[in-house]
Amino acid sequence: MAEDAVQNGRQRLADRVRLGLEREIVTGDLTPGTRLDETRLAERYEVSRTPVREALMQLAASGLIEMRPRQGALVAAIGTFQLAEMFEVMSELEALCARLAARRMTPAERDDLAALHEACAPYLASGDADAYYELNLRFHEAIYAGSHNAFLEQETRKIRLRVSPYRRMQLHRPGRLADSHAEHGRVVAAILAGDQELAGRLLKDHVAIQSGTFVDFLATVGGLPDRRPGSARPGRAHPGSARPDQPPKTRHRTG
Amino acid sequence: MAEDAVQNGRQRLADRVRLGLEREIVTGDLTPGTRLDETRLAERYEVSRTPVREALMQLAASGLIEMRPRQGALVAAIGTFQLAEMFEVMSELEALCARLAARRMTPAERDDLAALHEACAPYLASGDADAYYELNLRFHEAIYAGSHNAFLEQETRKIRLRVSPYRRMQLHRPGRLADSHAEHGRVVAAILAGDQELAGRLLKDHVAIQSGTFVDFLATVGGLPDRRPGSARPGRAHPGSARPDQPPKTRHRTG
DNA sequence: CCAGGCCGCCTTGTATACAAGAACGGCGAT
DNA sequence: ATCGCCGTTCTTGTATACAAGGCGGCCTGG
Repeated sequence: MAEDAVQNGRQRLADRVRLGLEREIVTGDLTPGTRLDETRLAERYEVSRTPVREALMQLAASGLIEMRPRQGALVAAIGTFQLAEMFEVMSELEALCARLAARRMTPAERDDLAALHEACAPYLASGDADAYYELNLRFHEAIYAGSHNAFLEQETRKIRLRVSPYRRMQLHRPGRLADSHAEHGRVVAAILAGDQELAGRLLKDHVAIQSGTFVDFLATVGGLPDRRPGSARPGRAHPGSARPDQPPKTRHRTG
Repeated sequence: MAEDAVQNGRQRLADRVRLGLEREIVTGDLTPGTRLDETRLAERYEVSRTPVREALMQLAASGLIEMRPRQGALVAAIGTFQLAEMFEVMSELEALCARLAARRMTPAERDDLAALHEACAPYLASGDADAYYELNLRFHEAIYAGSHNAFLEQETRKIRLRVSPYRRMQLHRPGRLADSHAEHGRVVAAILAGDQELAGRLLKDHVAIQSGTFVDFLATVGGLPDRRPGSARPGRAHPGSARPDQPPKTRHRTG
C-alpha cells in the first residue's frame, strides 16, 4: 500500500521512520504491547535517535502508539471497552460520510463506487480475505472521499488506521465476508439512489456489526487489558464510569 | 511571562512549551498565520530547540499549527471552507454526545448540567461575553463527558480546541448570547427528559448556527485564504473538488 | 531601469554528547 | 529464606554541534 511513497528519496528521515513503523504496526508485524526502544529503532532504520523520536511522537499523537514519560513507547494496546468506544464514534462518522456522499457524490464517483463494490465479488468467492480486505478499505475510503468534506475524510481515516491492527484478526470468520459484501451492496444502492438517511443507517449498522464481532472476538480470545488511554493530555477524562452502558445496540452475530 | 506554569518543576520541558503555546494560540495572543521560529521560541521559553521542536510537532499533530518542511511552523490559518467542514463534523459529534448523554447521564450529572446552564444566566444579563464563553465551554464539556465515551469526549474536545482561535471572534455579536443560552436551555430539557433524538438535533443545530455566523463573519471580515490543510500525511486527499457543495443546511441569521 | 541569476545568511533537519530518572539485580538484614 | 534497600545500568530527556536547503539581497547584464 505504501509503494506510492517509494520514488521520493527527498523525504525527511523522520517521515521514513514514521511510515515504516506505521506500516509495521498496521500489518501486524509489531503487535500491540510491543516495546519500541529508541536506540534499537535508530539502528534498525540507520538514523540517529532524533528522527526516531520525532516519528514516535507523531505516532503517539495519532494514537497508534503510547508514550509513557520516562518509560518509553509501546505499540498501543487498546482494551475492549475502548475499542467499543472507538467503534461507536467511527460508525457515526462513517454514517455521516455516507449521508453526505449520497447527496454530494458526482456521477463519476458513483460509478467508481459501484465498480469498486463489484470488484470485491471475485475475492469473496475465492475466500481470499486479504485481497478482500484491501478492496474493502478502498470501498470505505471512496465513501469518505464522496462526502466532499476533506476534514471528515481525514478524521475518519485516522480512526480507521488506529483500529486497523485489530481489524485484521477479525476478517477470517467464516461467513463474515459474504455478509459484509451484502451489506456493502445495500449501502451502494442507497447512495446511488441518493437516500441519505438510509445510506447512513446502513453503513452505521455495517460498522457496528464489525464492532460487535470484534469485541466478541477479543473478549473470547482472552481480552486485552482494559486500561484507560490516559495519554499525556492533562485534561482529565471524567472521573466515573467510562464504559458504554449499552454496548453496540445492533445485535451482532455470535461467534 | 509563563508564570502560570512555574510551580510544576516536575513536568517535561516539552510539555511546558506545548501547553504555553497552546494557551497563547487559543487565547489569541498568537494569531493564525504567525510564524513560529524555533530558535526564538527556545529563547523565550529558556530551553533548547529540542523540546521546542517536540512541542511544535505535537501541536502540528493536533492541527493547531502547520509545519511546512524546511519552512518552519505557522499558527494554522483555517480557511472558511475548511472551517465549515470542521463544523460539519463537530456538529455531528456533539449531537452524538448529546444523544448518548440523554440516555447515559447519571442523575448527578444531569443535575450538574442543569446547574451549569443556570449559572450562565447572570453573565448573559451583564453581557460579559468572556465569562459566558468560559461557562459555555464547561457546559459543552459536561455533555461530552455525559456521553460516557471517553474516546468521543477526547476527539470532540480536540476539534473544539482547534477551532477555538476563531470562535473567540464571534461571541460579541449582539443577541447571540441570548440565543445561545435559549438553545442551551432546550438542549438541557431534552437531555433531562431522556429524549435522545431531540437532544441530538437541538445541539447539532446549535453548533451549526455558530458555524453559520462564523463563516459569515470571516467572509465579511475579508475571509481567510482557502488553502487546503495538506499537512504531512502523504495519503492523498481525493483529487477533485473538496468543498462542501451545500454549506451548513441550517439557515443562519444574517449580520 | 528592470530582470535574472548568483551568493550568503538564516532557518530547519540530523547527529551526538551529556544528564537524570527508572528498572533490575545483588546484597544484607531480619 | 525472604524481604527490602541500594547501586548499577540502561533508557529516556535535553542540550549542543554540524549539515543542508530555502530565501532574500545584491550584483550584473540587457
